Amino acid sequence: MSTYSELIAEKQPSLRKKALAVKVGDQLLDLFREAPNGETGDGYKVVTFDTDEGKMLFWHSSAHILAQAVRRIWPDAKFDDGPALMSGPGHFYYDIYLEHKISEEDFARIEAEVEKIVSENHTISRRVLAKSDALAHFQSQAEQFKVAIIEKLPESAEISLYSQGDFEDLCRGPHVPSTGVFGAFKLTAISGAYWKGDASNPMLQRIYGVSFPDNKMLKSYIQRLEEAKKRDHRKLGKELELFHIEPTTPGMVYWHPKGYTIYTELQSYIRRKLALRNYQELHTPTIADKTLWEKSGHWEVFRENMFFTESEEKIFAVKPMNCPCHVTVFNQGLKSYRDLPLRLAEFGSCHRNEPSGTLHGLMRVRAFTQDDAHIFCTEEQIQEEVANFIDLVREVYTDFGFNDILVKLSTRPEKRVGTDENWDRAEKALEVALDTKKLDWELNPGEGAFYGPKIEFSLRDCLDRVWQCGTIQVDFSMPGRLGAEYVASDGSRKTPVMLHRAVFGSLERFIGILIEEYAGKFPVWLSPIQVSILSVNEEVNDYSKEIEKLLKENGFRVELNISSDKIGYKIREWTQKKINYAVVLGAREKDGRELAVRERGEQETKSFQIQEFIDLLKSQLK
RNA sequence: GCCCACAUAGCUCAGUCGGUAGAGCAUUUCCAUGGUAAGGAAAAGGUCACCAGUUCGAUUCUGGUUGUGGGCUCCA
Repeated sequence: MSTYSELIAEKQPSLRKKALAVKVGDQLLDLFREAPNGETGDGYKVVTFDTDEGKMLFWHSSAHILAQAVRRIWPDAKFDDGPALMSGPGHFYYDIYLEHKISEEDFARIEAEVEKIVSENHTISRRVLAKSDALAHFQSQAEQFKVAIIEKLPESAEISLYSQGDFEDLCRGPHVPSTGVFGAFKLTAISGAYWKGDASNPMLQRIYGVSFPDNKMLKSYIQRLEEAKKRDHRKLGKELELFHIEPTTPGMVYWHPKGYTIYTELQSYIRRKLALRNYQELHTPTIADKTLWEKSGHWEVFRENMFFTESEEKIFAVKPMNCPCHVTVFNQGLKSYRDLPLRLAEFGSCHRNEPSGTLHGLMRVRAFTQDDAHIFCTEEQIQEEVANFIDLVREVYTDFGFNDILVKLSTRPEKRVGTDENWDRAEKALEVALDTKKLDWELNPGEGAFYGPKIEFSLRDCLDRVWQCGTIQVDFSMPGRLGAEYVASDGSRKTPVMLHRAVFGSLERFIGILIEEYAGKFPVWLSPIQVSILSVNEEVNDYSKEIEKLLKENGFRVELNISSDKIGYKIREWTQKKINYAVVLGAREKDGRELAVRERGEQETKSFQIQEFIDLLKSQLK
């Protein structure tokens, strides 16, 4: 019998130093585990930092070292959980209960202790206890969070504990072979985190960190992070004069002319898409009497997220959603089954009183405009409508170049309206549609809207944070609550099903994502300014103005720069504004009635006939 | 809302171990008319987020408020 560690030294000596664990079948095992007799080196795979699995393991072991350091400094620390992360403010964190409030000032001290533990190079070992023994062990140490974790495990579970020097922790494992493998270790953030993710529970302190086998990798990680932050939509929004948010209107956007150009272009774009799919656009009020929201269920379930105002002793709510208003329109005039599916669309301006701590640039705001629509249909029509919507979302997201779209099915939440039978049918309908369309999706239990389950289409920002954008939701409740009905083919009155759906989600969030996706370099059709005309000197001002007029007559967004600055300075400004094309005009161009055109990101200039350039621009419109 | 941090000129940031502040860029004016990432000079620009407290004196220290950033919870 020999350990995997010994086997690797013998069979794969080149991997001896890099090996973190082995993988046998689907199972990851510590290097010190015994290999079966007769193992030749073919029955396992060596896990190194080069794979995601290896990274996760490495980072998970890092969390243990962090805990060990914290325990050495503050012996009264109680530990909850310390997982590895593939994205977020660190590679791992540990949730800790501790009287001392940890702040960034403590990081140096903790890091120094980590460094000590690394240099002590403790071998990491494992022991297994029966559940009752493990419970007794952690109870005796008053590790109440660990006790809670163990209590949830099955009676027969073998509970493993890992130790390294003076520190032992409850852990499924496996772990790296020793504490000496960490070449670089850095704490990155501290925050509060509710125990078990429940806001009614006490708050633990969550320390985040990153770690690598060597320092070079840490440096390149920091560099990549800095690069990502250059794409931040809040930074670019300021630099490119797209929008701003005021202290007097937290979570509400002042769209500047350039940002609003993107906004209106997106509206035009989606209008064209919806018209082809037989949607009809409408517009409804922003505030409505409380009684409407009582009927819809919002008053009962969504009130804490709503803004209210009052007039003549009546309470009005600023709409957080458009659905009740759309049902109100549906209810005007008697509808027949022949009218269904009826698709009512609105760029609906919604306000939600989101908790202050959740606001985030354009991604999470209190006032936003949804590219909303409600499809009133029969139950038999749900499948086709959902399928068509999935096609639409894919078509649109492809147009913007998104290829990393997360699809989730969110099912009934605790706070909800409607019967369980209706929820069963609604959830089933979405599940069938997802599978029919062969989408890769994951289940998101308990995260549906209060009136129905939803499919969510989420996109990632520059730091890989996930934001829900598109959605479609099946609602068997609200039409009935608000008295919607239609005359069926047999003459009876029936309640329609309502599908709530949005492709962008909200224009604010979608533009936030777009800014980061494009790093501020918008395609021609979306660019606030598509062409900058740069004159070389005053001699060509007239020609420059003529070209400006010509391009504007052709519908393009053009900026004219005939200031007395030198051309090098104008080129620099043009570059920084990330405008698609620079048209440089001097005596040569004026004489030949040509354009010297430079494209964003290109170094060389190409000579164009005027019409030729107009055609080039036109070819890039949507 | 909760935890940690931050708030100085239009922007990006220095700075003051407590004696009311500085740079670069941008702005304005003047000179320069220059061919693809910054020509030169001058001027102007700040209740150091807001409100209290300590102090002879607070932008600096303390407390609170508001906003922002990173998380948690919650959401498009």
